[in-house]
Amino acid sequence: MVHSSFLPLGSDTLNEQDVIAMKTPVRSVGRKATITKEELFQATLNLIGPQKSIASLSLREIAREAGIAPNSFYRHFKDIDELAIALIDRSGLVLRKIIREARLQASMQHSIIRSSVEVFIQQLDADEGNLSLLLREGYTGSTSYKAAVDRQLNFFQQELQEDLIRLEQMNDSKISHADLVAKAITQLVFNMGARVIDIPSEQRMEVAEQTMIMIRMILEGARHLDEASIR
Amino acid sequence: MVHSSFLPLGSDTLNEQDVIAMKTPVRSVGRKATITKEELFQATLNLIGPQKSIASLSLREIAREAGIAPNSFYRHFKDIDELAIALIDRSGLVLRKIIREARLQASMQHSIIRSSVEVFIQQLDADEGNLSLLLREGYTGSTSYKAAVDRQLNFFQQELQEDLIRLEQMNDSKISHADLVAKAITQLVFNMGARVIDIPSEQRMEVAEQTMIMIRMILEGARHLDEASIR
DNA sequence: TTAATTATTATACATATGTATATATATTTG
DNA sequence: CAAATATATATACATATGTATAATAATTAA
Repeated sequence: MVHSSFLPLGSDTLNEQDVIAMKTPVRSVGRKATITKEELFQATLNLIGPQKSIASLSLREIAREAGIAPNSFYRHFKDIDELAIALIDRSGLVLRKIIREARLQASMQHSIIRSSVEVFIQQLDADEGNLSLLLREGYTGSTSYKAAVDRQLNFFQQELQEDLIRLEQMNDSKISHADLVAKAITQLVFNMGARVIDIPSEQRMEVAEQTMIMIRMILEGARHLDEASIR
Repeated sequence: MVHSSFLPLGSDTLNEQDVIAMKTPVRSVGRKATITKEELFQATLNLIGPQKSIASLSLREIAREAGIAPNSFYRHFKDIDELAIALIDRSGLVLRKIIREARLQASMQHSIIRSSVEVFIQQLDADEGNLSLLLREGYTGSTSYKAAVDRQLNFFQQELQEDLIRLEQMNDSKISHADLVAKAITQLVFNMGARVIDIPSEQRMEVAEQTMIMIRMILEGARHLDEASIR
């Protein structure tokens, strides 16, 4: 059973989606529910895995895992799709927390790549369920699933881009196409994450090392691209 | 309704998996079946799409689409998983055909990147179903699905690596980590493919251009990486 | 053409699903 | 504490699924 240490992120960074995902305990009138949305999230996370996507889950299955009657589900979500999207957004929070941690661990300039990748993998272990969900559902599921995941990837990419620009300025070098560099790195890191989920921890680090070399290639390439395109 | 122009590839490149996927019309004794495996493949391809993965299909659904009784399915496949894997392998053939076309179109040295990417996208249009299947099922589904997709990605990566080495030798330059370069490019191209499936054709070319720049970054970076890691 | 063989279909059934309706239970408000 | 109210459950039902068994139809071989 996986349980995620819950994350009190600064609400300044939360957008509308995040609020939806977190305002569960808030209830204006009536009584406090004995079943929380969080419990349904957890039940869902327990059920899905590398083998099972959200789309393959049934309402009754989730209710069973959560220990509630099937119909109680409706008090919290219209259907599974609604739960899925809320869960994806919730996972986005986890992701951004990772980025923040990576940024803290990487106060030094050049190690930002290494620490980003390493923290990414390390978090994959600690908080499975959440992150793997995000990585997986981006490629399957309904259009709205993909859109939800895409939203989260864009956060990652955007913050990375800002970091890159800041880093290069400090370094007195300049990269061309900072947006594409950020995009490429994001794709590679997430791809790594998706592949790394299934394999044992020992082999993960090897994949991580490879990814870091790839990222270094992209950065180095971006620095030399102007000259290269001229000649 | 999608129908793929069928591909008589040289059997020299076919492995065991491919043979399984293609030997449908062969029947040693008895009568010619009125239902072919190919028809079941087609029915499946008709049903799945950006929204629906193989895992979400039911046996009866496929039988209905193929216009046969549910039980007739069993004459050809043990279950849906067996069909799925055969279908993935079959899609691998389509993929390798694309690579071969790209190689033909790219007799010139430097345009190999451009033509590879362009042909990839172009084929995505002509032969949807097949390729999108391959791109999608790599991230969801059972372990065996992923393994089947991985097999196909490795073909791509391997042939690309050989091309890269040959190309660099002709160019008198040398890249380090040719394997990682091939791997990174493969990841980026397939990622592009997965994202490009849903969007309209006009926007595809823009994504393609971006991907080509990313690839150029990697190549350029790989050339400079030795010096970079020294300083 | 007829017999043998094999693929396809019909029928059936146990099981699982989503959800409507009615009932019971817990919490809050008065 | 009691009434009000929101929430959780029980029961029920129409529908869909995978698959077993028996019957039918089509093709091949004689």
